[in-house]
Amino acid sequence: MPVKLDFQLDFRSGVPIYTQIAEELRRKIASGQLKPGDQLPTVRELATELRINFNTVSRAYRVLDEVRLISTQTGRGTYISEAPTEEAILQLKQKSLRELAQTYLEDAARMGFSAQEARAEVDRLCETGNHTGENA
Amino acid sequence: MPVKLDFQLDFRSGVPIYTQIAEELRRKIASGQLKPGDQLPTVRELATELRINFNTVSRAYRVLDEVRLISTQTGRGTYISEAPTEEAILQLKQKSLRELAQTYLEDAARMGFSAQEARAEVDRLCETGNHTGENA
DNA sequence: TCCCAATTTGTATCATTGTATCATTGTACG
DNA sequence: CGTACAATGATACAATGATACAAATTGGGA
Repeated sequence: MPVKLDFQLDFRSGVPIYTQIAEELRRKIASGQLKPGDQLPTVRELATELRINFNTVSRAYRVLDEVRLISTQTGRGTYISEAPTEEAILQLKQKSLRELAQTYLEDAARMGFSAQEARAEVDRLCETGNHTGENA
Repeated sequence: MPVKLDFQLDFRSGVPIYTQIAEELRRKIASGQLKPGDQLPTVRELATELRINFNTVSRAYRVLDEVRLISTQTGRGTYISEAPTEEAILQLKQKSLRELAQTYLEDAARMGFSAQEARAEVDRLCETGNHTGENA
């Protein structure tokens, strides 16, 4: 069940509502009132409570999602992010580029591709610039 | 008994969960880790393991069922299709190789390497013939 | 062996949740 | 005034979840 968020908006301050919401959540996360894994109210719930449009809440959530403080997932809800995802990055960093490349060639080989084919595929991707992961 | 499928979901990637599951299965089929006749976990088993709703697994299975890669039958279970056409396999493999290469470049990028550096490393390995996997 | 009820398995339908797109409002600036 | 822009709202939509259902299997008991 989502955590309870009670805070007030100041409609006259000139500070955008979505900013006020984002800042308030930031404070609660920083202070530990909100912990990793906690589920935030749905955009509609919080919007109703604050008597605003749920798109405004959605925008506030998006701001925090972009800096990885929370994680929003369509159909699932919004959650405080788990402790820094540095772990995965650390694991990656512990591997050398050589090992990474080796693993790639091995995986390709398991699928029946020759090293040359695997190499050609990397070439192709490098040239089309399709490696930047803009699908994420 | 159903085969064991162990893989991770990325809830933050923006890629729908059902797509992630379908793609992962595609890879395993392409690489031969899953063979014709193999029984996949039931929608509920896999859903429990991945901590998602079984309808999401069902949707992933449906995607693959529609292209005849697997066969789902109410009351019986889900199985890898017998003898998919060579053409289908070829397409699968091409797609999988591209994804594999893309993942490699992305991982390398996260480690701070440019696409060109990653490409060069593959070239080096190809030339020294060090890709045969003696490092395990 | 046969029957039937319980169980297991996937499916259909709808509710829930966040997102994308565009319209509306308000305000600053010329 | 009128334009331009940001903030907010309305609406339609995609992904996921909850629930009830249908089809196949299973296992006793007659």
